[in-house]
Amino acid sequence: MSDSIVNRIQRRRGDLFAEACPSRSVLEHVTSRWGSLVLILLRDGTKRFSEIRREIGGVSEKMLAQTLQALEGDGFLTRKVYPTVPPRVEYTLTPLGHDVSEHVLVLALWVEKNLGEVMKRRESHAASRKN
Amino acid sequence: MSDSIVNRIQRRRGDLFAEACPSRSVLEHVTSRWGSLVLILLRDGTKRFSEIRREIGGVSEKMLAQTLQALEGDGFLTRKVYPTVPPRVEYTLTPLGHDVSEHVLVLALWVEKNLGEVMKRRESHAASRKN
DNA sequence: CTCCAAAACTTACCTTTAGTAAGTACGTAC
DNA sequence: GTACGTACTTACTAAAGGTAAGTTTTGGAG
Repeated sequence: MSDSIVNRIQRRRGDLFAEACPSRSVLEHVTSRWGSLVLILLRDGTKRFSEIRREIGGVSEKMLAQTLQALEGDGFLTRKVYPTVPPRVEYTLTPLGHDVSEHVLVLALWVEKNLGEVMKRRESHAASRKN
Repeated sequence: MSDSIVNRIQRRRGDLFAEACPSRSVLEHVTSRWGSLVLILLRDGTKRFSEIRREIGGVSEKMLAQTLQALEGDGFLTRKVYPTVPPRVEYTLTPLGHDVSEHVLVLALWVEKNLGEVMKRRESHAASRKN
């Protein structure tokens, strides 16, 4: 059972250009609006729910919970609950999560660094549309 | 006017963790469901609308047009119209677009390569929730 | 000569997802 | 005893995404 047909299929590479390939949902989780920021943030180490919420400007509790569940489901992070009152839940990147987050970080840094350049082009593009 | 306050602010790095920072919309454009695939596809060279549509499984014309407009507006690609009948419109990466697309590609390749690993974890996570 | 196909969109409509705000449980501090 | 903090979930609304059909013009099939 450790080498079933299902296993072998799943070991095959994904193809993002194929409509039904599940790799698309994985990419969506890691590049989603809040998913990418969570992955980057957790590179600093374990953090609890409320910490993450405070550090990511503009996330709602609902979306953060949803995002964390998706990333946990894909095995990018682990969730540890301490049954105290008030509750305490800690999130930590797995090795797999640490691995993707590095690529997400590189992309994010590129965007931050090149924001000025992009904004210039946005303006000249908007201006050219007014003619 | 080439060094106004606005210019100087815009040359500053973006901050993705700040709620109102426009870098967020840039990252969203390049990592959007169809945006990332378009950027990767155009690394092969100039392509026309219908070619892109055919090569990306599942895009609708509406979403593709919208995606291309966003990427053009940010200066990641150029649009060239040939006023023939039927119309012919070609899309080409700019140097800036080629630059981001590289990072998007690395991330996409990681996801494709590690799909099997992620799917395994999805299943064991789903199983653990059933208890 | 008429009808259809093709390309790159746009528009109207419907569905799914995201966002907002309020609710919950429980113990501790004031 | 009233309010507070944590980590959520739920109900509702707003926004985004998806589907399907319409548009324009002309070369080619029949």
